Amino acid sequence: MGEMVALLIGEVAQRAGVSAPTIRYYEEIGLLGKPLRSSTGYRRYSESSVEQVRFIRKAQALGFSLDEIGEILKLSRSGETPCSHVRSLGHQHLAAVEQRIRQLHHFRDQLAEEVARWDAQDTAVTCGGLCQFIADAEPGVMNDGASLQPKTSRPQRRRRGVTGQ
Amino acid sequence: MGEMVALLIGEVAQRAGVSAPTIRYYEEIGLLGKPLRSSTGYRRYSESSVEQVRFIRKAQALGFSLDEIGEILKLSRSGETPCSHVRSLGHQHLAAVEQRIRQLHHFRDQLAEEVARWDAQDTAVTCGGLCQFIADAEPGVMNDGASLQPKTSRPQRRRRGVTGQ
DNA sequence: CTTGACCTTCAAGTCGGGTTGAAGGTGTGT
DNA sequence: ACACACCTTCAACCCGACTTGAAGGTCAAG
Repeated sequence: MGEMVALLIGEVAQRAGVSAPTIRYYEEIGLLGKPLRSSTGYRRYSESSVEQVRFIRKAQALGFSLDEIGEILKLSRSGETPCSHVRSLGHQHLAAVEQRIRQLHHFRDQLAEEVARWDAQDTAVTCGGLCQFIADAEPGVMNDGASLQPKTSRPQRRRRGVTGQ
Repeated sequence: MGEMVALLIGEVAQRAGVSAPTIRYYEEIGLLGKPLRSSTGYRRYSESSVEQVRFIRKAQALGFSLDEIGEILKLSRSGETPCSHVRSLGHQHLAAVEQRIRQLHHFRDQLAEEVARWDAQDTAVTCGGLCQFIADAEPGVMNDGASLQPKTSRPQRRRRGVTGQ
């Protein structure tokens, strides 16, 4: 096997399947420790760094956010066993994914019903001032929180005349 | 019939279930036309404005982006019948949602398998330098594009000669 | 010596769909 | 007269996970 040939950031990036700026970004937010530097300032990585980046990508692929991955890594560095924490997070993610699937199923059923109704109608007849397809959509389609992109919360504010709490 | 009592923005917001800044935002990006103003500059809306905002929310709930809704509204204002366009978009969205459901199903199966394996193991034994749970995760879990957040693409770049290792 | 593919840092931009804040004017109930 | 909830504009900020750009230094090949 070869010498202790330290890897440049681009080589680590290539092996781990990410871009070089991504690795710097991971370092910046504390996911990766600061690597040794050559005399000219180049980052020098070992093979294990590649594994660490792959670890991050795997955890990401399992649905963990970078924040959560940071938690896990911090726990593991502090000597604690993060596995029980990871296990707990795993169950949480599983539940979240299953709920999301249920939401999407419901959403798909609603949308499929609407689209089927659209297909069954005559275009020329149904187009009024706006598109009647959408205007007439079932109220049940709304407020299910299952659109393609996750939404940010939109808290309501009190109004004059409305006795809120 | 009732008076022509124009609505203030907050009343429209309340009736449509959005915030007042959201309505101004919709106006700003061209989803809503510019309303009449009172002598002191207040926006004055009609009941139909409430319907228009509800239309937007419905379309959003059906998975349309604000850009797409803008297209639909523009088409409808230009006298074209947007319905066939809407129908086409509806089918596209339906296909996208179904694909996403398939991805999530696959993802859930992988994750469930992992988590089940985690549960079957002894925590004290499996925790090495990092969390073995994630480090040992099945390669199949990765690269399925089914994580909770959608990812952006990451194009590869050519490298200088790959010398040694 | 020059080319140019690599590396460095820092800053800013991207995406969507808004929210939040400051500074100031308006309308109304008491 | 005063309080206070509403309205106005404009600009900046938020989320996550990066990407992109500028300006400059380094290294190996030709």
